[in-house]
Amino acid sequence: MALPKVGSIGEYIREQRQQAKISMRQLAAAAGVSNPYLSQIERGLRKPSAEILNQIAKGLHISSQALYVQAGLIEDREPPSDVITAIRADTHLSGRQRQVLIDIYESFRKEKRAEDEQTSQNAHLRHDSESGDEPLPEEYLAALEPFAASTGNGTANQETKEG
Amino acid sequence: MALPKVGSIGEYIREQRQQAKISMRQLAAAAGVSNPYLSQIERGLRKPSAEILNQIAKGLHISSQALYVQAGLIEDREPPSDVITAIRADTHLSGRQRQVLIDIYESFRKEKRAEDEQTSQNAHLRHDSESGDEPLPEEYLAALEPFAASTGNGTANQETKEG
DNA sequence: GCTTTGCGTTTGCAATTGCAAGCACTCTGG
DNA sequence: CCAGAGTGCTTGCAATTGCAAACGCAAAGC
Repeated sequence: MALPKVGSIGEYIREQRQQAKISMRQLAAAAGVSNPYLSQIERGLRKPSAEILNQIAKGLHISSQALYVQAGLIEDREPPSDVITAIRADTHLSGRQRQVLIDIYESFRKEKRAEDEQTSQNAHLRHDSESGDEPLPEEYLAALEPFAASTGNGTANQETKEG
Repeated sequence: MALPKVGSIGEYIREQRQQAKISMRQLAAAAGVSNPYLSQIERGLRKPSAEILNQIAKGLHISSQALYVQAGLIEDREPPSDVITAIRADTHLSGRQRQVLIDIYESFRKEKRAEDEQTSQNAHLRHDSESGDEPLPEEYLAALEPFAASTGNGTANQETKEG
């Protein structure tokens, strides 16, 4: 497992660089790395860190993600059409907020499913085993409290006694 | 301006790990890295390579992209409101649920922003053109009622971020 | 008490990254 | 033919990554 797909990332970089018709030293300067190192990267002799990769992407004016996917560092473009996936990918939320949001969403799904089964008899039997089946524990209610209170510090206790 | 906050990636990982209620050794095993190294990463003493970062993301069951963005390795030019798009596109939600979920999400965004700005004091609250500045009105709390299986005490405290 | 189990952390050490300096080659042009 | 400038490539070497082993600490278990 020495060189899994390191070669492909190097080939990809070289391809992009030649397509842009710039030399190694030019790209190296633009990316802020040394030319010999870039040479080794392009031939798969070195496995560049994410930081370097990101700078190279900038120097090539291509998407960092494209490079990461090529490097096998991102599975594949995860479809953001899914609500849970989108919530998980959102960096503007705290971990606690994320978890609360996901649980609320799943509770909504469950609630809606129950309603649908009451009105129409054929229901989708999508059984997600993502999280627990229980209703929201009280700690999430505590997290929701800032809605009712004033703006400002929503305070959430994360302590758990049960073990 | 190499990296705004290298430590933030470690804090983010630790946050996510504690959110998932797993130990360092568990996550380390799941991610295929050593526990001491994970410890150093979480405290910002080491700068993990993209490969390690990707494995940690897998071990945490979170999006690799989220982690890369936190690490400052991907520009955050991704549409930050993918969550809203996903919610709107979800056919398994009722219209009311959809609206509530979106409002909660936006409140979380606002809350988080306030928290982040509280740390750095020179911050103005600029009001969005989208919705008001108020927290969620009580009608949304009513919508959240199904969660209230057990009415817990409201005491909540922000997670400890002591060194 | 005192051993075990689990937690996060600290400590050397092999392996790797990433670079400065230099190498080999080709093309221009004097 | 020999400078000069362009290309990509090889070579030591400091700095860093990432890990195995060991540490200190707290909570059970005997």
